[in-house]
Order: sequence, then structure tokens, then C-alpha cells
Amino acid sequence: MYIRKIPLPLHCGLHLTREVLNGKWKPNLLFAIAEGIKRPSDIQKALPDATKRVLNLQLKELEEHGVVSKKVYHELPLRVEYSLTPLGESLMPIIDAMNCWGDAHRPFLERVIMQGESESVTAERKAACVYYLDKVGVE
Amino acid sequence: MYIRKIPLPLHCGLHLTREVLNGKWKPNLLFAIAEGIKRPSDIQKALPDATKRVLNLQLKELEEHGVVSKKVYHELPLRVEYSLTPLGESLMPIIDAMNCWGDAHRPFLERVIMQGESESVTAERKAACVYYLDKVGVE
DNA sequence: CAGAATCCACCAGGATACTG
DNA sequence: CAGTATCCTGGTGGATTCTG
Repeated sequence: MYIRKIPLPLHCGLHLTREVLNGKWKPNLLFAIAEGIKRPSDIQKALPDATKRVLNLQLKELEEHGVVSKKVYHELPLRVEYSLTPLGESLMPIIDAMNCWGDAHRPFLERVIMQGESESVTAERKAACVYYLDKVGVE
Repeated sequence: MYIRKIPLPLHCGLHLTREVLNGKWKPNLLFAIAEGIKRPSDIQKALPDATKRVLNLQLKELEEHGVVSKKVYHELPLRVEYSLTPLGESLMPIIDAMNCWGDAHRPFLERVIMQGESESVTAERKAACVYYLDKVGVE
């Protein structure tokens, strides 16, 4: 197994949670499992952009962190099912909130995130921000 | 400026939110600013384990993503103040929830996260999980 | 005080091929 | 079907130094 060379950071609740949720696909994994997508093959179908390898890695971490549990049925063909632990369930409000927030602000976020990528005019970006933030402020 | 070589992933609300919150210190930065810690020097004091450089980088991203705004007072000595935008405010319930969740489960999480580091006996870890999850389940 | 410039170690995550 | 082994690249974040 692997031993980290850089120690993990401080012990603020934020960091602990971050540690659990940190991984490109972890929120999606939790979300999928919460939706009843339990079997690895189905999970892969649900997240086609992720590799088997990485999904397995992150599932393993989620398991080690006590938020999902894994049940292996020794049949043929082999069957495996993941599910949320109570601790994992307690995380779902946060996951859902993150999902909603992202969806609610999608048009703005997509614009502003993409612009960060394509080194475009800062002024234009700022204008977009101001425009949107006005709207938010009014709501 | 820098052009990303790897395109950013899909457009699910979860990913958008992740993009905004992704950065070792971003949740803490938002939290600190929400608490009224506005000036860079104070922010650094609040997060002593982070480098000026990285804090600046992540603040800039938060700004570009429209969740914080930066006000420069052209005085001497130079004064700068960050604050949450309305969009950033709308993120605070999530930040707070993450903070609470981490704090609420700290004893368990600390144990289970640390053990991941020091490649210790899996059986022991599992025992710890089971023990804790029992408690959670009962609550 | 605020922050840009350099340099670099680390490691997360993708591609691919393989085992049971 | 589920999972592992190997290899490799991009980019995050730390250390340090320098400017206004």
C-alpha cells in the first residue's frame, strides 16, 4: 500500500468533509448510489467519462471513510452491490444541495468557468459577472 | 495566461459546484470571508498553513467564478478587502453544512482518515467503522 | 501591506491490458 | 461480471524570492 509523503492538513470540520468528498467522481458516486444505482457495471454506465480504475479507487476510499458499504455476492456471474451507510446518508443533503446550487446557476457558471479556460478578455468576464450578480441581487 | 490541456468534465450540477469549490483552501476562504475576515493579511493569519501564493490564486479563482469580490483601496499602506457576492452568500449554507458535518463526525473521521494514511490493518479499520456505524444507526 | 515570478515535488486520474 | 497492474501526463499547491 501507499504511504503519503505530505501530511494531511488541519482539523477543521471543513477539511474533514473535504477529505471525504475529495475526488473527481466521489460526489457523483454518492449521488448515483443514493439513487439506487448499486452495481459497478451500472455505476460505470452512469458515469461513462470515468474509468473503471478510478471509480474503483474512489469507491474504495468512500468505503474506507465509512460512507458507503460494499456487499459481495459470491455467485456466478459475480455480483457486487454498493450502498450508503447511515453516515453516507447523512451526507446526502450536502450532495443534493451542491447539485441544486450548480444546476440553479448553470448558465452563469458555465460561462464563467469556461472563460477561465480560454484566457479571454477579463473585462468581458467581469461584465458577465456584474450582469449576473445584479440579477441575483434583485431576486 | 494558462490554457488548460485537459478539458473540464461534464455538466452536471455536481461538477459545476465542484469546480467552484475545488481547491484546497477554497471552502475555508469562503468561510473566513463570510465571518468578516476581509483583508488578505487577516486571511493569512486565519489560514496559517496556506501560502500567500496559493491563497491569492484561489481567491482569484473565486473572484473569477463570481463568488467573492475584491475591493482595492488605493491608500498607503495599500488596503484590499474581499467580500462575498450574493452568489457566494448563496453558497454558505453548503459550506456551513460541510463544516458541521465534519465537526459532528470528527472523532470517527479523524480515525478513519488517518488510518488510510498509515497502511494499518484493514480489519481494525473495519471494526472501527462497524462500531461507529452502529452508533450512528441507533441515533 | 499586497501580490507576481520561478521552480519543483507530488499525486490524481486517464489509457490500456490483464486476472479470476 | 468485478477488479488489479503498469505506465504516464498534467496540474495543484508548497517554498522561496522579488516588486510596488
